Amino acid sequence: MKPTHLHATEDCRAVSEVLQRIGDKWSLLVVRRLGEGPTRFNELRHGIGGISQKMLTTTLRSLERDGFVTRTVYPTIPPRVEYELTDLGRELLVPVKGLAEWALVNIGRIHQARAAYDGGIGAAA
Amino acid sequence: MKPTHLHATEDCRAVSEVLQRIGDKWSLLVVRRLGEGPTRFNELRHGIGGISQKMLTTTLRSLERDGFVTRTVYPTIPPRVEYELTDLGRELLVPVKGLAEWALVNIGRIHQARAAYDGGIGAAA
DNA sequence: CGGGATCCGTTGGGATACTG
DNA sequence: CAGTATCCCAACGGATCCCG
Repeated sequence: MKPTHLHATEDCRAVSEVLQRIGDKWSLLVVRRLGEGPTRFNELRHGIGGISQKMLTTTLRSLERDGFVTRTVYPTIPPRVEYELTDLGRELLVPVKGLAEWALVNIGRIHQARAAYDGGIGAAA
Repeated sequence: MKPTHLHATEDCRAVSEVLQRIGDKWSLLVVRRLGEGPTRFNELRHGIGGISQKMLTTTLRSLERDGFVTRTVYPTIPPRVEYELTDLGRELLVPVKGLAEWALVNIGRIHQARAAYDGGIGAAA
């Protein structure tokens, strides 16, 4: 399969769909953290920092629904729930890391462009 | 620079920031279309399809602000405005294409997982 | 401990009307 | 043609309370 073209609009919709899925506020942070191994709920919560319980639950449910993570409940007292990446989740990390490297290298350029743009707006007034 | 670790939380925030930026509903579609060459406003509008005028303007302004596209106004009657990718914008397309390929290959798996999850919910009731 | 339910402010995004 | 301005609704996301 040669991706020589991959220019069709429908294709791009699929990409856009995936991007919006993992491009929300927390998914990527959660996936990255889970990349280090199985993790419990509050472990995730504190490991990420700044995420509310509701959003962590929502994010995990979505990731589970899309087959990126598994949820394992140990019916002990108190309950213990562990989240872990599936194969799909781990595979996702590969292209994401490519984008991650790019982002790290170029985030400065983006911020510069942004500052220049905002400054230009002010100067124009 | 060996990206051996790239595991710091701050790093991931940068990635998350870029991802949310291009992960919105239209940015990627616009960038992809602009990858084919300089394009006028309504040309983009019809070429993408489904995007409102407001969102196209908003998306283009954001992309311009972040240095991904340039906006060129030809002061003719009627006015003619062309949008074009910057070097930064073209470079962005590289890692994005990696993710794009992954998405195209695996979107089916995601949809399957989703259907299975939703079905399981219903069956559990 | 790991959530579910609810309330509420913020943001995203579409439709429409108007302008240079 | 290429926007801007406005309205309005839906989704996102945080805070809080409650429950097994």
